[in-house]
Amino acid sequence: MGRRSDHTSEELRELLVSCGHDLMAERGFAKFSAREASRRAGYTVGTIYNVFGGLDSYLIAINSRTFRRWSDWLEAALVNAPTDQAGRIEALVRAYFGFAEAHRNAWMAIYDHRIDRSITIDKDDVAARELLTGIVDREVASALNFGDDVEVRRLVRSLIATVHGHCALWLSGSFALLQEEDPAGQAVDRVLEILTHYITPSA
Amino acid sequence: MGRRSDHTSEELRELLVSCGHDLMAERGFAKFSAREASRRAGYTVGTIYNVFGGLDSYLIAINSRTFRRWSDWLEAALVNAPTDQAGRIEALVRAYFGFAEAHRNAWMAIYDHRIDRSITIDKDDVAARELLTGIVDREVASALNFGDDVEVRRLVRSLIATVHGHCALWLSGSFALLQEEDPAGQAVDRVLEILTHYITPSA
DNA sequence: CATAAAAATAAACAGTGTTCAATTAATAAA
DNA sequence: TTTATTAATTGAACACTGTTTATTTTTATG
Repeated sequence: MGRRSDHTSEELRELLVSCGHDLMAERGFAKFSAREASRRAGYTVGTIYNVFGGLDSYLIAINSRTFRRWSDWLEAALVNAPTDQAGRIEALVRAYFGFAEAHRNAWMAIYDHRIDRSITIDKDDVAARELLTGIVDREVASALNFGDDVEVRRLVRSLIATVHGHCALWLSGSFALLQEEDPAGQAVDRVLEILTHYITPSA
Repeated sequence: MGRRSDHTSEELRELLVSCGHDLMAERGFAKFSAREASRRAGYTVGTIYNVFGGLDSYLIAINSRTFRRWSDWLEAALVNAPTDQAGRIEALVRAYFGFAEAHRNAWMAIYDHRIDRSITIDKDDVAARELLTGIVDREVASALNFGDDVEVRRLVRSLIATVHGHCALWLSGSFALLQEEDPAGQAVDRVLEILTHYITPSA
């Protein structure tokens, strides 16, 4: 075959990412196969290399989809969150965990895929990742009665790392959190403990 | 060939773990190959399956070696640590990071290897992992003027998760900590902030 | 020495990522 | 409309994996 009219270039990209994402969700990163993903899309592996240029870019695109869904999930959870500051932060952290648990394989794949510093990441893919940190920036700045300044952003990244650590060790079934029943609760407690050191009275 | 007299069963095990660990350190988990590891040891893949029973057990053995070296590294760092509580905790956290940075690939392999809950982990391998948490248990209990009770142990695992999150995101070059210059310092700050909520005056 | 047991291998299998020449389909030109 | 051109898709090849199994080789035992 050659150029086919059943999919535009945009549709094909979407189709491949969709099939790849589904495969990642059901198999996990270690057992993911680009060959199998393309097979499911009705194409051969070569097409992935044509469309994405290489396996890394394909995986990045798949993970970007996960990032966007994650952000959507957080925003959806915040709609029904309590209005007090601590309650809202707790809702945010629990939603962070909730998404990861509901999409284990896809979520872990984000961190399983190690990207060589040499390769440059697409603008859209960077944006998908910044969407997530942006939400936390906004919420934490609001909880602290602070503007979105550089100090808050630095703290936020550290808080994300804090929550990430709990979530990652939990889902990977690591030694450290094996007997912990409520890792999300622990993460919430730690985050709130940290935040007490930065809270300023509301104006 | 058959049973060879150049290595006892114990020596062979050690040799394979040693070569595997070296290979892991230089290639990282994604590019690790059991075939190559056995080749370097002067044997064929089958031998790994004979000695360890399967790839998972081999990888666990390799990671256990990393755990033991990590514990040694921490103990060594604590020898020269300040004697004040905060200083000692800071030394511990920085040593945690220091080992991970100095042995990136081996350190990350610990978390890259996902172990199915169905397989049972050897007693020695569990011990290697508990060595590490034991050190932190001891240090935190001491810093809090607490005995090594169940509440401290729970908090310690959460603190480990906190530090782990910073370390993992940093070494994986993740979006969240890309522009952070001193992730270890951030982890130290968070841990100390958390600990202020648990400190009781010394007797 | 002969034999049984254990250890190591070689070979086979099914799969992988990656590259590239060949083929096919759509488009533009004649 | 027919032809030439260009772009998309494939298929085949390559060098690897992990895993299993029958076979060989070595050692120790009777």
